[in-house]
Amino acid sequence: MASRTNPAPTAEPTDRRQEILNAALACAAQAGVDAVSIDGVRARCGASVGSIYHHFGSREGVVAALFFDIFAEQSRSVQAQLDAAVGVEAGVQALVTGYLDWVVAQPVQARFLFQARGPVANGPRSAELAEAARGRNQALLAWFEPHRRGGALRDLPCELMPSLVMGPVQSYCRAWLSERAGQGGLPSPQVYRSELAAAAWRAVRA
Amino acid sequence: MASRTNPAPTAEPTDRRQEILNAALACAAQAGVDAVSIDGVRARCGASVGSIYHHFGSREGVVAALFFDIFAEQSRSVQAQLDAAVGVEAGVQALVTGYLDWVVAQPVQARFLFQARGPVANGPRSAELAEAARGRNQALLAWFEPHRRGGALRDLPCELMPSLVMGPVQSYCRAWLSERAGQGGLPSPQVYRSELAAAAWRAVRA
Amino acid sequence: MASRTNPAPTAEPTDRRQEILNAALACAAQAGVDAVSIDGVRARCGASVGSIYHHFGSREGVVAALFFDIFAEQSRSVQAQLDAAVGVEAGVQALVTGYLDWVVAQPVQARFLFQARGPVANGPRSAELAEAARGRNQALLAWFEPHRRGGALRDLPCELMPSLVMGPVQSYCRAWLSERAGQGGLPSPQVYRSELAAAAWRAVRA
Amino acid sequence: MASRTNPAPTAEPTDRRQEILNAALACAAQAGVDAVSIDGVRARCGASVGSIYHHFGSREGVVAALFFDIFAEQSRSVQAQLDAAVGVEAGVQALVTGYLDWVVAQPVQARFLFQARGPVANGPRSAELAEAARGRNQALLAWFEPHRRGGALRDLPCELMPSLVMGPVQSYCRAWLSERAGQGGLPSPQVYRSELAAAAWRAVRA
DNA sequence: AATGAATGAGCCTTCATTCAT
DNA sequence: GATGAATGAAGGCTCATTCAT
Repeated sequence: MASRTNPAPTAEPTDRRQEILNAALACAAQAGVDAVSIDGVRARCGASVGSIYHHFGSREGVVAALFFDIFAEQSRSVQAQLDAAVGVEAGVQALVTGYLDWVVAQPVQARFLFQARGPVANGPRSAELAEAARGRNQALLAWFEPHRRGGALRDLPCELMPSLVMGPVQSYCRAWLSERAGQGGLPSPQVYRSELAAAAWRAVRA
Repeated sequence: MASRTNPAPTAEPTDRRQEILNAALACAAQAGVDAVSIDGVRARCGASVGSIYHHFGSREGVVAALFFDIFAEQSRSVQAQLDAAVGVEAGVQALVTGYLDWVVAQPVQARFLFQARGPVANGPRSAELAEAARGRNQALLAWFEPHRRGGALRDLPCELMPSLVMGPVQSYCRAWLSERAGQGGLPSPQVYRSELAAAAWRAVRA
Repeated sequence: MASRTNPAPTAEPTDRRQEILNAALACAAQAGVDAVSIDGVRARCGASVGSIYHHFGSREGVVAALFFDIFAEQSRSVQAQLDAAVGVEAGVQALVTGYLDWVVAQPVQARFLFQARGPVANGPRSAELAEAARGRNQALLAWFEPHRRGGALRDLPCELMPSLVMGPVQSYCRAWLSERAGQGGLPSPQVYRSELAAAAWRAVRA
Repeated sequence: MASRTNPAPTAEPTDRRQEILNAALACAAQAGVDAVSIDGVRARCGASVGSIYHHFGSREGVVAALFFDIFAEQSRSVQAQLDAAVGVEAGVQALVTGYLDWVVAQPVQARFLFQARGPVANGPRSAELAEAARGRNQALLAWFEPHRRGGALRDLPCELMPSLVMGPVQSYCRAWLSERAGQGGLPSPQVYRSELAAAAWRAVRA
């Protein structure tokens, strides 16, 4: 929708689309996904109501676009660690630490992903979300498959794998993120980085 | 707020309070927690706007009351299986299967619990929620403690225990519940009941 | 919805419902039915947005309620002249003059009826409108029937009767009303009162 | 505004102007004149927003242009039957049947004419509309004049003539058109073609 | 002639909440 | 305990229109 080739040498380098998404994320960070309102977004970036609708079609469209952008970025981040890993054990651990490191590095985005999944899943782009999630799981399983066949991994139902590997780390990260600037809250996931990685390996090794 | 010792001289045995909560749950089941509105509730049960406010004080009050009711019921359900378990391993597995069985038996309530946690945690009863969650975790840890000291359990940080034990089953149940009456969806958690229980044990045994 | 028994001895005797309808008519008179907006109505009577919705459910609801009120009043007005008429010829003429007199006496309402019919007919109360229109036609035909059988009226298809009797007077009144405070406009229908009445009789007499 | 002598070196033979008007008519046919929006038109034909403004200047301009086009076409159609008629009676009847035949042949356009008259009459081209209407009436009266002077026609006020002659057929056609693809609706005007023509003659003959 | 991004006023509607009865 | 009329802030969305390219 919006294309711009090297637009201004001075100030506004980012295009409207991205400005709007940034503003939406800022709204969500402050008061939750439900607080992402057209007017709130409009107030943060300079965009007009009409411009937001021109680019995203609806409030839902803004949230969904942001969700998919962040989702993809997170996937890339995890994939990078996975690609760098050598061996089964390191691979399994990379999935955990790749996820954990990204959450710690981008807590705002991570919180948004948790919060926005429901709304997106129930919205008009639910099929797209299902497809993206399926794709990610397939990639994970495809990576596992040779090792499982080679006997390095326990023979578990493939529907269970994601939950067994990622369940604990997601559970902990979710709890950590859900605390509002906690004083007496949970320690950073970084503290348990190796424990969580090790637990994932124990869960699936032969 | 509402107590009734003389249940009604005439017909209706159920009290208003419960009718309202039932209606609220029905609203949430249909379109998510955010769709629980005073007017939506009013339309489902016969209660008037004023009556709802009389009993619960606010919309948030309705959601929170429902949340705590369900939360307590779920805790009771899990506790019952835990109480019946003999030995460490059986105990750990009871936590998983107790949770899993309740989710399968009460999927509507389970979905509500997932959805409403955020709103309740950010509302005026957040302290109460934190306390309830802490209490449940403490109970779990207290149950574990003697076995850990006895060497039957791995020496893990206690902040991690809940995620290691319950993370996978919660992850799977959440995924299962989030599918809207799926045709090609995930199998019932029951299918993986013993796998999930066994995995929990592997995660924490010495 | 709104009941009020002898509320105030001094000023506001009319209830909210009627105040809202009056305001809506005033809006329509000034700038057409399409200009009946919730906010315009709210500004004219003191009612709040919520109050309007409480009574009428939607903007469409306000317009429809006003339409049906005026429609009924017009029917009553015509019926009164018809009841007073003696003989076939006088009856046919009473239909025309009854209508014409009402239009001249209530031009604002008459204009509204012309303008709002389309929207109401395409809205959710279209069935009700069809029924009301059918009822009025049936009443007219039922009144004609004995005279037609008695040979005083030409044997015409009953679907055509309303158009033959009322078509000309409606056509003229519509043209007259559609002129905005005309200087060089059409003369008042009153000028052609007897001509139009006579024409109606010529159109259907045996 | 748009003239084209060199219709296009490549493919598309129809010009933009007409495509836009066709799209506008389609919008109106589906949901009424008020539903003719720039964006709706844009979505139907391929034209861009700017292109529509280039050709018609405003939304009102599109509606008005379409109205005058159709109005002129209808006039031509009626005039053709009138020209072919021989004698007073045939002439009067030709006015009715010419109108009726056109409505039946072009119901979509006819409905648009009924719906759009108000908006156009209140818009910036109202004078033009008044002139067109006056012109048509003058033509009709001019055609009548010699016959009236010759005593073949009743001596009626000329303001009344259009309503007396065309009122019934317009009334019936309007009612017929306003039914949405009716199942139990009114019969086609064709069914009463000769009745309506005869009635018009009875209304004005000496 | 054409394009489409941007604008912002204006609209309808929902909703939590209050309060007199 | 219960009722429902009234309130008004807030939100989503449509739409005609402008303008730089």
